[in-house]
Amino acid sequence: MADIDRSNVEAELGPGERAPERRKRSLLDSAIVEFTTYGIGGARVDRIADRAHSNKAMLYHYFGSKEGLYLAALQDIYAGIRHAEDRIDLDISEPVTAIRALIAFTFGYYVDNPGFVRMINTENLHKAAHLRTAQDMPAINRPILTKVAAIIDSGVAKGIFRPGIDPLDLYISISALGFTYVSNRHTLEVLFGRDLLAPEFVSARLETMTDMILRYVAAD
Amino acid sequence: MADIDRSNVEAELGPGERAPERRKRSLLDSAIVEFTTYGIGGARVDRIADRAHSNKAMLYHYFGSKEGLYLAALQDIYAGIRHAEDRIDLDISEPVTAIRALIAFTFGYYVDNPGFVRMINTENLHKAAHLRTAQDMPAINRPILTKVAAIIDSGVAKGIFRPGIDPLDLYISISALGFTYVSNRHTLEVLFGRDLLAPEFVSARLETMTDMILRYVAAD
Amino acid sequence: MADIDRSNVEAELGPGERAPERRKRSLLDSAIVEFTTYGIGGARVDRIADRAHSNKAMLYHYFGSKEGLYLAALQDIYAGIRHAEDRIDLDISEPVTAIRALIAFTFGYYVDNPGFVRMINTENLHKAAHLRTAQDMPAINRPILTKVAAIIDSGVAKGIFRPGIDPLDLYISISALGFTYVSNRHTLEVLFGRDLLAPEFVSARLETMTDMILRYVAAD
Amino acid sequence: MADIDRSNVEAELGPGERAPERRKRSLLDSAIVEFTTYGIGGARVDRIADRAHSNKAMLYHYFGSKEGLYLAALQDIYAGIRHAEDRIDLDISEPVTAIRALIAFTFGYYVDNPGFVRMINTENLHKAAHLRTAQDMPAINRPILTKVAAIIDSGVAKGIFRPGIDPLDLYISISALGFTYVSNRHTLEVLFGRDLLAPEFVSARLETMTDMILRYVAAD
DNA sequence: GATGAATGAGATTTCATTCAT
DNA sequence: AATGAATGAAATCTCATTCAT
Repeated sequence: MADIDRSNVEAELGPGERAPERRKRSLLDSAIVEFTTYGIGGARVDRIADRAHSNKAMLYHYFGSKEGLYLAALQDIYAGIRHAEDRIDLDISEPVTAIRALIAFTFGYYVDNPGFVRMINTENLHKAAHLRTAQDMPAINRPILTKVAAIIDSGVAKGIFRPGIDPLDLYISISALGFTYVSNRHTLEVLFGRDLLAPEFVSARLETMTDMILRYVAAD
Repeated sequence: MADIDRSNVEAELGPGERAPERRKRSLLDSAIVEFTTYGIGGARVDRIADRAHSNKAMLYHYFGSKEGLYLAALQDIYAGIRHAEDRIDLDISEPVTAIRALIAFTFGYYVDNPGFVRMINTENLHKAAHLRTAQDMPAINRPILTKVAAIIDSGVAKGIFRPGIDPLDLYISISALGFTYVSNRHTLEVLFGRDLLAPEFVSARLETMTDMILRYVAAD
Repeated sequence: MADIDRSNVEAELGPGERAPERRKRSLLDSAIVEFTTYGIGGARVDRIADRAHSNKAMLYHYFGSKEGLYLAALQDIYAGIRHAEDRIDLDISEPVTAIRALIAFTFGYYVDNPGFVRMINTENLHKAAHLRTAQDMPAINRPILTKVAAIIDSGVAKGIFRPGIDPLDLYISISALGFTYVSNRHTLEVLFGRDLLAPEFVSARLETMTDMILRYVAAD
Repeated sequence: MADIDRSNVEAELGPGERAPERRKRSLLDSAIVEFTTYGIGGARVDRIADRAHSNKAMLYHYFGSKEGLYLAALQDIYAGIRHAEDRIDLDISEPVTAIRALIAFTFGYYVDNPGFVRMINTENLHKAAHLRTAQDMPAINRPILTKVAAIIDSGVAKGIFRPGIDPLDLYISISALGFTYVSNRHTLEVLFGRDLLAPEFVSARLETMTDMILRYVAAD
C-alpha cells in the first residue's frame, strides 16, 4: 500500500507480536485503501479481505461489520496523524522556524498520506457521524492546538508576530492551504490542466503557503 | 432540498418550460442530494426516484444509468458555479476591492452551496474519472483564471501588488481557505468543538481569508 | 403441496384477482411447507422461492424478511382454521350430535392439515414469540370457545351433561387427544411400531376420542 | 438450566466419575437447551460450546458433528424418561390407584421436563429421522406398555374396568391429554389468555385427565 | 487433551436494471 | 409517457468444521 505510511503503527508491535494483530493490521490497511477509493457504500468487503490476503469471516470476526471496520479504520487514521504530530520537534523559542516546520509537516503529511486526506473527506461526506461516536476526540486533538498557541505566544512576546491571532483559526488556515491542494487535485487538474503533485509544484506550493502564513502573522 | 441553491439553474427554464424538463430537474436535484450524501456506490436509485416523486423507469429513460445520472449531476453542479461566476461584477481598476469581492463570492458560494462542495469531494474521491469524460472543462473554466490574472496585473500596474504571483496558485489559495473550512467542518467540529458555520465564525473566517490574501499580494 | 388444504383460501380470490396476490399466495404456501419441514432456523429462502416458482427478491419485496414471511405464514395458518371453524354446522339443540361433530371436525382438521400441526409446534418451540405480535388473536379465537360453551349449556339444560365443565378445559382435551396423535406420530411409530395414520387406526382413534369425551361429559 | 431436571441422569455418574464425563454431560445439557430452543437448523454450535463453558473443538472431539450431538441429546432424553419410568412404583392389585399414579407421573414428567417435550416435538418435526437410526427403541419402550396392559388386565379381572381397551391406545390418550397441554401452552396462552402452568390450572388439569381416563375405562 | 484462530461454503439480503402494460 | 412488477447478479454476513499449537 504505497499510499499510506504505516511504519509508525507497525513499530508499536514488537517482535513478540501475535499473528492476530498482524491480521487485523493488514485488514485495516486494506480497508483504508478500499474505503478511500470507493467510499463506504462503494467499498466491498470481498476486496478488502482479498487485498489483506485474508477472508471475510476473519474480517467479521474482528470488526463485526463493514461499518465496524470503517470505524476502526477511521480511528486508525487519526491515531496515525496524532502519533506523527507528537513527534514533530518544534523549537518554540524560534517562532518563525517553528511555524515553518509546522507548515512543512502538515503539508508533507497530506502529500505523503493521500489515504488520510481521502478518509477525512469520506467522513465529512457522512457528516462525521462515525467520528462522533469515537471517544475523546477533542482530548486527543488538543496537543496540536497547544503547539500552535505556544508558537503564536512566543512570536508575540518577541514582538515579531502580531497579537490577536486565534490558534484554531490559524491552524485551519495552515491545514486548508495544503488540504484542498491535495484533496481536490484531480478536479483541479482536469479544470486547469496542471499536475499539482509534480515535485516542482509541490515545493512551490509549500513556499506559497509558508510565505502566506508568515506574512499573515507578521507584526506590521 | 435546503442544502442546494438551485434558483440560478431553475431560472434557465422559462414559464414555457415543458413538464419533462421539470421531471429531469427534480431527478437531478434529488440525485445531487443522494450522491453527495451517500457517495456514488452508496447512492440508491430507488431513493433518488422517490425523492423526486418520480419512478426508476423515468430515471433510466432520461439518464440511461445510475452513472449517466451522476455525470449529468456533476455537469449540472459545474454549470451552476460557472453561471454564478459569469455574473460577478468586478471592477478591475480597483484591484483591492476586486479581490475582496472575488474572495467573498468564492467563500459565499461554498457556504451557500454545500452540495457543490460535497460533489467536488465525491468526484475527487473518484479521481475525477467522470469529470475527465466531460467535454471542454478547461475552456469552460478559463474565465475565472482570466479574471484573477486581470486583477493581479492591475494591482501590479498600480504598484500596490507585488509582481510574480501565479494566478492559478493564487486562485487555489483563495479557494482552499474557504473550501476546506466548509468541506471539513464536520470533522473539525468533532475534533475541536467549534460550530464553524455559526454566523460569527463565518464572517470571522471571511475576514481572515481576506486579510491573509491581501497581505500576501501586497507590495512590500 | 399435498400437505395443506388451501382451497378455502384460494377461493377468496375471484377471477378478478391480480397476479401479485397469486404470487404472494404461492410464496406463502411454499413457506408453510418449508417452515414446517425445517423449522425457522433450518428454512431456506432459496428453497421457498424456488418451490413457489418465484425468486428471492420478490419474497423480500412482499414480506421484508425471512421472519416477516414466517409471521405471514403463521397468520395464514390460523386464518385457515378459523375460516374452517366458522363453517362447521352444529345443531346446538342436539348436544351429543354437536359434540361428536366438533370432535370429528377437530381431529379431521389435524389429520388433513399436517402443516397446521407442524406450524403450531414450530411456533411453540419459539414460545409463541411471533404469534404474540399478531393482532387480536384472542378475539379471533373466541368463537370456538363460545361454540363449546353453547353445547355444554344445552346438554346440561337437557339433563344429559353434567354441570361444572369448563369450556376451555374441555376444548383443550378434545384438541389434545387428536393433536398429539398427529403431532407425535413419527416418534410413536418408531417407539411402538404402529402406523398411526393408517385408516383403520385413524377411525379407531376418532372412536376412542368421542367415547372418552362423551363419557366425561355425561350426567351420571 | 432450570428447564430440565437432570438429577436422575447425573446420578448415574458416581463420585469416581472422570472429568471428561462431566464435559460431555454439560455439553449434552447445553445441546438440549439449544436444540429445543432453536430447532436443529437454528441451533448454533458456538452457543452450545459457550453455554457448556467448553469449546467447539471439544464438542467435535466427543460428538463428531452437530448431528451426532443432536442424536446423543435425543437418546439422552429418552434414557431419562425410561429411567424414571423404571422407578414408578405401581401396585397392580389396585388398578384405580395404579392408573392414577401412572397419569400423575406422566403429566408430572412433562410439566417438570419441558426440555423433554420440546425435544420430542423437534424430533417429530424431523419425522423421527434420527430416532429411527437409534438402536432398539421398541425394546426399550416396551416396559411402559407392559405396565399399562397389566393395569388394564387387573381392572378387568376385578370387574371394575371394561374389557377391550387397547393398551397403546390408552397410553396415547394419557400422554396426549398432558403432552399437548404442556407442548402447546404458549400458543394456547396467546389464543385464550390463560397461563396454563399456573399451579391451580396444573392441578385442575391433572384432575380432569384422571377423571376422564377413569370414566373411560370404568365398567358400565 | 485443550484451545483460539482460521476458512470455504453457503446463508440472507440488496440493488441496478428491465419488462409488461 | 408513465408505472408497478419482476429478476439476475452480487452484496453482506454466518456457520459448521478444521487446523496449529
